[in-house]
Amino acid sequence: MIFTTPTEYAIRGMAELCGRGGADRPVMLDDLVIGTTLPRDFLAKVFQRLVKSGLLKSAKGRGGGFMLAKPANLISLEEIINAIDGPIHVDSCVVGLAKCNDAQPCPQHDLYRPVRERLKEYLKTTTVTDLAESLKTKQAWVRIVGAKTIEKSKVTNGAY
Amino acid sequence: MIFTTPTEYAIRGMAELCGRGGADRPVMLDDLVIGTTLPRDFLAKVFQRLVKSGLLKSAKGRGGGFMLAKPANLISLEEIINAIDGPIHVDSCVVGLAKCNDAQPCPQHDLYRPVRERLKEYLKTTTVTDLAESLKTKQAWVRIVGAKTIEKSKVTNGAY
DNA sequence: CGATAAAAGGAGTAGAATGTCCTTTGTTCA
DNA sequence: TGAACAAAGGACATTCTACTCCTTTTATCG
Repeated sequence: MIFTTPTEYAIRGMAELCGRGGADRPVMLDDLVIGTTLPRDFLAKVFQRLVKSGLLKSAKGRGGGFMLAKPANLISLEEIINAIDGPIHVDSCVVGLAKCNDAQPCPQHDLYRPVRERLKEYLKTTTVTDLAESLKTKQAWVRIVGAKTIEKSKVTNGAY
Repeated sequence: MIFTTPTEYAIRGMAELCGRGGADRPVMLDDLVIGTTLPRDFLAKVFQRLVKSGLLKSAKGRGGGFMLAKPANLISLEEIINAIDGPIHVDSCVVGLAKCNDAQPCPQHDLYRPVRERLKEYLKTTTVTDLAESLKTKQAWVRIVGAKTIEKSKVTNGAY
């Protein structure tokens, strides 16, 4: 995994939220996590940060919950990552050779640049809309193939 | 960082080893870590695994140390990563949507494929030779620019 | 042989990451 | 107004990561 666990939850949570109508109306956390493996209370913390970052809006009390702060197609993966991990993360060099950055490049830095640029572009252009769509397609697929294959696929858990 | 810390140390350690003659003769850990920030004892554990994986050879006793088990230009980043983190790591989906792999793709998986392929190619084609070269170039550069700028660059620590 | 040298391996530690629980705050509805 | 409801926030528990230290094994040299 490229991101931290909180960021992964943020991404999955946003996707679920959008898929469950969170673009239009508040969705409760208790509803959001049904049928997922998302840890409710931990996700609550993550969502708090997304609220503070302006990607989500929250409403307390009856009829409350979380909803997207702007249209799903205007929220990119990059924004979600920045909100949780901070912007440094993606820019960091794969190789991990110390004391090397854009201002003070090393050859590896330049070799890795095309990879990094492509990754950044992907993160910039992929939006919550895309994620929700992916989720929907996959859920349909899972429904067709059935539970046995899924159980079997758990062997490759971690390799998504 | 894309890798785990042990893998980062493995990569840096291999680069240092190669740069200090480890392609031709054994180099002691105590010598290897001089002038680096590599944690000696922890790196020892990491190197043990590289020995077991067949990327390094070790020799005990006087005149002992570690050396590359094969020519530096035949040891790729991919092999080092596989030796420490295991092969699953790079294949894992950026997005972290559960239950999705090459056999059971989801749309995101396909969108991310070009990025992943490029990354894999980079990891396959970059060798310890390249790393050692990078290290040498950077060290020369550091010598020219001097200590003050390096101190300053610590602000961006983590963003290499 | 024995002294020294170096990696191998086991065991333990500190701190961070992850996850849970409980109380507080604010909102809505009857 | 007050009862229920849902997020906010604090405090805690647990697990994992990143080290460190110490002993053991193996090799070399005098």
